[in-house]
Amino acid sequence: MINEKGKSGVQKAARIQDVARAAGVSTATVSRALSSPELLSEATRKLVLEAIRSTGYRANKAARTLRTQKAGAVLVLVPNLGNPFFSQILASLSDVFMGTDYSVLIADTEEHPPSDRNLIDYFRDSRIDGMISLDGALTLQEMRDFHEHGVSDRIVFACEWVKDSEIPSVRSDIVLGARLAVRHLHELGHRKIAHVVGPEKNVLSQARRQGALEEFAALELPFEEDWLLKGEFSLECGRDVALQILAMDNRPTAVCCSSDQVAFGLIATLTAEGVRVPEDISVVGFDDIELSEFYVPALTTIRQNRSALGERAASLLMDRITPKPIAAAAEPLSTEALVVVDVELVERASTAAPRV
Amino acid sequence: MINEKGKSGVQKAARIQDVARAAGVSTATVSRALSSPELLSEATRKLVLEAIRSTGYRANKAARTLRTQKAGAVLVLVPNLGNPFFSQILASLSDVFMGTDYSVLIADTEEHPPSDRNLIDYFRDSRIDGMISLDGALTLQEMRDFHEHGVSDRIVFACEWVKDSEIPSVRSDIVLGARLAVRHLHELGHRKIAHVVGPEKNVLSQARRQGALEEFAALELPFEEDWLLKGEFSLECGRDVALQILAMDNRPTAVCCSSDQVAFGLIATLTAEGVRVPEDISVVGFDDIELSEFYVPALTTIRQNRSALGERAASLLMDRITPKPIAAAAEPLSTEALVVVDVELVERASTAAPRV
DNA sequence: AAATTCACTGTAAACGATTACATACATCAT
DNA sequence: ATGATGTATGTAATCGTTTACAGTGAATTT
Repeated sequence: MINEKGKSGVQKAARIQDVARAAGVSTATVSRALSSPELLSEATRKLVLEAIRSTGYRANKAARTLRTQKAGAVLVLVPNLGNPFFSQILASLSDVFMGTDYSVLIADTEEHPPSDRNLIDYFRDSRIDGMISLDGALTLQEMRDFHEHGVSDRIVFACEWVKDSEIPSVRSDIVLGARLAVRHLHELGHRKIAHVVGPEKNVLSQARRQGALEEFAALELPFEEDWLLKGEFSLECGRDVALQILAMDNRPTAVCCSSDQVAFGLIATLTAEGVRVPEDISVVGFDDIELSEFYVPALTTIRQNRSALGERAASLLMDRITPKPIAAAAEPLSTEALVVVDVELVERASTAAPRV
Repeated sequence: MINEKGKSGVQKAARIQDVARAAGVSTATVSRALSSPELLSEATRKLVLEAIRSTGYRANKAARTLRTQKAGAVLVLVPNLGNPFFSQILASLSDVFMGTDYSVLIADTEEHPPSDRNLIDYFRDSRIDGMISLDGALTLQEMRDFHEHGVSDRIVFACEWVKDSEIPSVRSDIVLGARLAVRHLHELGHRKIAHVVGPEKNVLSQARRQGALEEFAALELPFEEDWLLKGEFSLECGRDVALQILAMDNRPTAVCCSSDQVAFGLIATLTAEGVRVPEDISVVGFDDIELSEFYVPALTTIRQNRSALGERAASLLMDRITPKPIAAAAEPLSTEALVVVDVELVERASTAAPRV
């Protein structure tokens, strides 16, 4: 019988003491049966395991955390949960941790900036063992806090990152992505190429801008400052950019966007105003979220390998926060501090040769 | 000085004992300064608060959880984190909990079905105090487990729900939504209306089907069994449905979809095959995710009030799991077990009168 | 003046695990 | 037979809080 439930109330959960009694051993032995079974004799181990089964015992996580000083949880910091790109990364992260002993906590930094929430406290009150930040907008103060409290080796960045920080990060080859986009448009015959970049201080914006400039230089295309449009990563930004472009005397024939969302906003607005994509203007996105394939027109975009980003980030973090056997303890932390994931151009229907 | 950090190592975090010593009081007093300050004299309270500040003390959550038997965390069960509809609900949920003492844990049921993961264990090992499930596909066994372990009053459903369960739920008025969609198309002059419903066992599918039938009956439209298309909620499903429709001899002039995603997949595929939306076929979505406004054509859809769903679910759960003053303890649990959130038709460009 | 009440504060026992250390017994070499 | 070594288990301290209970003066009542 698994449960000896009385008809009236809910029985209390079995504690390690109950299991010990049931098996006729000490609590130490029960604990060992779970954490280091190789220490026990075959017979005792079986006995204990059976007692665990029959009592329905489950180790209390709070007690374990208190004693071992390991929280068994990680925090994922997401700039905007509503954004499909991030939520899909989160999905991939959560998938990896599912198979482990770590729970996944989330915090959305959209409404409350990270500083609101004293990230460091998550570590200090032993709620988490590590953190993956998809948000590169952490303040210097926070970075300093992490350092001072000795948790900076329990953090990794994914997708975004903080410049000049030695905290490891997993990221797409953004510069290459930007170059591929420009190159593609150039090959189609475009010479008047606009660029939508995100917020000035965002590392991704900078990397993309750099990539674009590099490729312009390589192609010996003059770079038109007017066609560098500032915005961010949202649908609304795409709409605003469309309006700016529509108002131009000298319109570009193609636009590279900072995200697929921007591309959608852009295309929707252009189309509504009678400008056809790709016939009148070609548009390239960035990210390749699931929907891009099913947009009208299907979006040509730079694919970020979301599952790779998630998986690499998760394993990188776990590597760093799971206790090593003593032999390895002295070794330096994880090999690489920078993991760059490949991007690729996905050609679909939103780009075409410019009209002559 | 906040921290007395030595140059070499990381100082240990201050414990309550350290604060007590610094303030010259007992640990009980420190604890009270935080949890029930009204018990302390003005002077002592100030003293302790200052000591807390100067030591940088933060209460250890594991210890507190162990002692109080409250985890200070809730679990959100999401059917598919990559789906913008769910992730946006999650965003709204996380937003509400942000202001509280609860952390938010997530689990994606996409890859690992809930049964994989012994949900009940989250409760039993005191990792969580409550759960919000966006997934209505819980097994009977799980529901029974919840009951037997006395946690069924610490769970609420949002969006989806389990039929014939007395666990409270927050949901949109799905039946009405389905009726609004049909009514809208009927008013435009459509008589040949197809319906894409989700999986047969999904409660939402059933509710939508019911709504559609009700409205057909009210409008005295004959219901064509051929035009009830089975699928689920994904982009791919939309594509498949499009192919089915294209293969029909007697094509419907309008389609109600089970989600916006399905509508996108449908429209993209129809368009690619030269069938125009809305000129040849009108399409209505369901959900009104952010992107729908920026699709081409902008999607006519049934709006679910995502933030309301999230907020109501979060407060419903918190009501039930936060300890009441003794007076209220005997009262029955939260008033309503079923919160229905309004839906509304959002007319955009994917629907039009059928061609004559 | 003694008894009672009140407003604070302290003492110490939980909460439920893990694990350093001690112990017991069997095995083996000397 | 003795000591050494190893294997398997038990004892009890510990992690860092909260809180029931007890205590202490001062204020108030009788």
